[in-house]
Amino acid sequence: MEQHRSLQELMAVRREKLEVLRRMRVEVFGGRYEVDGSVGEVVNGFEVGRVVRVAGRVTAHRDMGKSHFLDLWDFSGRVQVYVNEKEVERRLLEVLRLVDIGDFLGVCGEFFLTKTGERTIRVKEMEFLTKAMRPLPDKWHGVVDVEKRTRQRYLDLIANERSREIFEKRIRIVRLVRRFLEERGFVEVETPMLQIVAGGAAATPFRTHHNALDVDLYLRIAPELYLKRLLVGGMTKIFELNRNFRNEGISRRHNPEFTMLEAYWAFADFEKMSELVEEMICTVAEEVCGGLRIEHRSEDGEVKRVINLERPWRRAKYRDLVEEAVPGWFDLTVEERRQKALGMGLDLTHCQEDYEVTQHVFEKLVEEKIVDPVFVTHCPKELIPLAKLNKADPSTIEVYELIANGQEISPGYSELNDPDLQRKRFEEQSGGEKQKLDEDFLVALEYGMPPAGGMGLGIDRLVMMLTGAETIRDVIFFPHLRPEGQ
RNA sequence: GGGUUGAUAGCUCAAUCGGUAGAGCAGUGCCCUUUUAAGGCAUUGGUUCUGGGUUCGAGUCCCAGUCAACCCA
Repeated sequence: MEQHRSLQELMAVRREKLEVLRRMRVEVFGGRYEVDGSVGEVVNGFEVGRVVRVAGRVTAHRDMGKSHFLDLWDFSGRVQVYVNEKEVERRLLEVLRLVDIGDFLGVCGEFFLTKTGERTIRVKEMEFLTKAMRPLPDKWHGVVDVEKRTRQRYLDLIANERSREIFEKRIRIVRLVRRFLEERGFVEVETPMLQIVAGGAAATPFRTHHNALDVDLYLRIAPELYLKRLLVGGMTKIFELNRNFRNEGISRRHNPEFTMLEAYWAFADFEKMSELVEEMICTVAEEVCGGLRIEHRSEDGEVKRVINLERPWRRAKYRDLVEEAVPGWFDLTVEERRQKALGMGLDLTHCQEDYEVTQHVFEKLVEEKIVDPVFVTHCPKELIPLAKLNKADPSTIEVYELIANGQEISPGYSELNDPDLQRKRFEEQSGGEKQKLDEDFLVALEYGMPPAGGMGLGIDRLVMMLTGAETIRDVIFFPHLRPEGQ
């Protein structure tokens, strides 16, 4: 990469300017600079004649000979600054000649309106704050290359407005989710990321080792079993919003580390949790998207999908949805179901059990086709060992699976708190395999965990739904890519 | 893991049948006192992802590899 001569030449030009600036005793990589706020804040406080101090990256330089217009930019916005040769000291002009696009400047001056009505700062003083040694991407086309946009996210953020908007929304969504729960009396807690037994979900964990204790540890695949211990400990409304890790494939919807909200509410049940999540998502959507009709647009601005979040959201039984997609499905024998699924072109190589075949049909023919949110209830008990059985139909469990935008967004359970039944369900799930049980968790249950509702919410997927991002890597600052080989 | 497609200047993209690798922006020099994708004139810049092969000649064809995207598992 460093061998490209033309890049080296561009960098050499900047390095030379750096040397000239140093000879002029300019502190090129400056320090503290008092500003009146971010660029966006300062420009929003516009008032003709007001003297302001602001700092930012130079993203454009329109040189008119005796007058110059520069754009100063940061994540919050851009502001135009104006330098008139007659109005400033010669030294400032000498420094200005050495400013490249990409450099950081601090300026002080008075606000005025240009002929075309643009709010502009008439520069009196200017301070060099940082020189960019490398050229920035094209000011108009930005960075398009997907690989570059993720490996060098900072360039993507500088160059691409759409990307900035998505991450701005993500930041607001996370803040609003926290605020929503806190306003309802939930407290945020932190539980181990390094776990002796990776429990709370069925997934392959990342493995690591603690040297001092000489024990193998796993990065958590879910915080569930620790949060429940806190219910045992007397906490009644808790949540954790942080990263989970799963050592599995990377896809449009999967990143090895992803952000998950889990909340537990003592003496509630899955239905109460479904109402909570429904209200939470609507509250967030109204604030972030300005309404409950979420429009997903393609690059050229065309609406390609609308998600309607108007309440109440549909609630439907798992069995009915499968039956809707494949009439007569449950009248077939186990073998007939397998044949039928194969006949529909589904790959069943990873489906051993009958319920897995049905689940595969559910994922492909129901889940992926759902756009507006649906709470799927009465799921088969084999899918989730941590939820209470349905009293009226013990082959199903007291859960909801919230599906929207073609993917699972949030599960919620009436949490199983019978320690003997919990042990049995764990053992059934491991299916004879020597999967380790979290015995400490079972001990905690034996001390008594209050009945409770619990829910999870995939934050990355929520952000995808509310921003219309097509892939998870567009909503994670630094998604995982294979390192570039050398 | 399998299939398909892609990788050309700092960035965004061209290059017809295998025949001198080009443009815009950025950069450099000059002109210009309200521009905003500023403008005008001139100009620099290339290991065409890497390594082999075919050929008089390869960005283009073949083989292997790297990375990525999409689809499938």
